[in-house]
Amino acid sequence: MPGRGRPRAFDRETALTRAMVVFWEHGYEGASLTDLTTAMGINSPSLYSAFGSKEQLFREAVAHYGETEGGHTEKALREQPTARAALAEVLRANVRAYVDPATPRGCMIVLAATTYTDRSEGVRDHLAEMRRATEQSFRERVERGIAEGDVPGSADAAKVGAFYNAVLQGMSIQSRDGADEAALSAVAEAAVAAWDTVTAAS
Amino acid sequence: MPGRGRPRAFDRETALTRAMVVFWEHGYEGASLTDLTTAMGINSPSLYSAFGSKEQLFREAVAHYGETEGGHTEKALREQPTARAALAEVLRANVRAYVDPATPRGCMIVLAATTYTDRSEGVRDHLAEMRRATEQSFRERVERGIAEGDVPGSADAAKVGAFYNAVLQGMSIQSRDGADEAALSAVAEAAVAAWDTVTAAS
DNA sequence: CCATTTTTGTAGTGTTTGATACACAAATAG
DNA sequence: CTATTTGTGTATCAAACACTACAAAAATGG
Repeated sequence: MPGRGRPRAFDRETALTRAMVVFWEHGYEGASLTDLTTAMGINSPSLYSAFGSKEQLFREAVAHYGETEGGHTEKALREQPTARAALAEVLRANVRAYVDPATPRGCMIVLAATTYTDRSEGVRDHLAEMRRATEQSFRERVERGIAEGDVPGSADAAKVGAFYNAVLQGMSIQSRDGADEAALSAVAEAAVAAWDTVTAAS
Repeated sequence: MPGRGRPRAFDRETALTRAMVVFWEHGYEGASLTDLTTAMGINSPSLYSAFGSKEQLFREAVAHYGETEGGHTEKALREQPTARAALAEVLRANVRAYVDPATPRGCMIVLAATTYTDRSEGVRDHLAEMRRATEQSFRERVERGIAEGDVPGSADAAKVGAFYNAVLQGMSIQSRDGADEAALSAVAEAAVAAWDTVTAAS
């Protein structure tokens, strides 16, 4: 039972994916409604009727990004047998994602709203919270490694999480600045190689 | 001989410094002319007469930032006796700068224009070039270390430069997201501790 | 003094922004 | 069929944007 009135002439999820790409590439404020409606193939009243506002559309696009792109990170943290293997796979999977020619360079969560205007405060805070959540999930994976014995008990899990989060965020910027896969891999492997010293007591 | 006409009623460098802080905090597009003129204590015709345009003002502000804040990085690279000590001091000096309550958090070059609109393409490319230049200066310091014997000859200078640049860029984002000095120092010290593995042959 | 030069404050310019009013189109309910 | 409900396209809205025309103000040169 698809409701009573006139049916929607576009696919909501396809339009959302296209909006996600525009926000990913230009950021929240850098993406104009004209950019969005053109990419989505609809007019602004349809956008507002289906998504509410530019900010709500952005939040849905971020959630959609988390479910698709972010899934690789969560999967690696969940499925790899050790904390070291998990964080190594997170870095390597993101290198592959960052240079994928089918999508914009780097991580949307990192790049879509670093600076802030008064009118985009809510959006910025939301992304900052998501970045902190990523770091927290890194930290929890290290704590799990300590509990399971594959990470030294003297390791500082918060420090390890912050370190790998910083490397990953830096890789986002470098890939947006044009770094190729070899350069990003070199950074990732340097961070992987540093595992023993980073997890040592400080 | 201060020229013939009516003298300028404001100090050009003071106004430039205030504009720099606004751009540092809000980014190029996030800083409106109203924000700028309010902070600088002048009206828009004075701004245009003294600086030409918003983009030219931004470029002057970036140059001013490089001469003041960026000076610490260049000084460390120049004056520290070894490549390791130089990059360690770069990270530590930037931790101190990033949490200085007198200025916005993080690095202006990293945060002022990560995303791009069509109308700010020139500005974004300019900052990307400056970020690459920082990485290049890291790389050159490592190459000097190899030449002077304090870095293993088998080290990949480009990889080392990219790695420390990524860590520093990630620290900018984390400090903008509210990380305190202890958290940033932990990241910096983790990267410093990784020196031997990062400079080892790969 | 007067002429010239440059800066200042007021008050705009045209354009782009995010968001809508409204009439028409296309579906279902009865 | 008619009534109701919902989506679409056109044509726009007010506000904010970067920028500037213009005349009064404040300095120097002769």
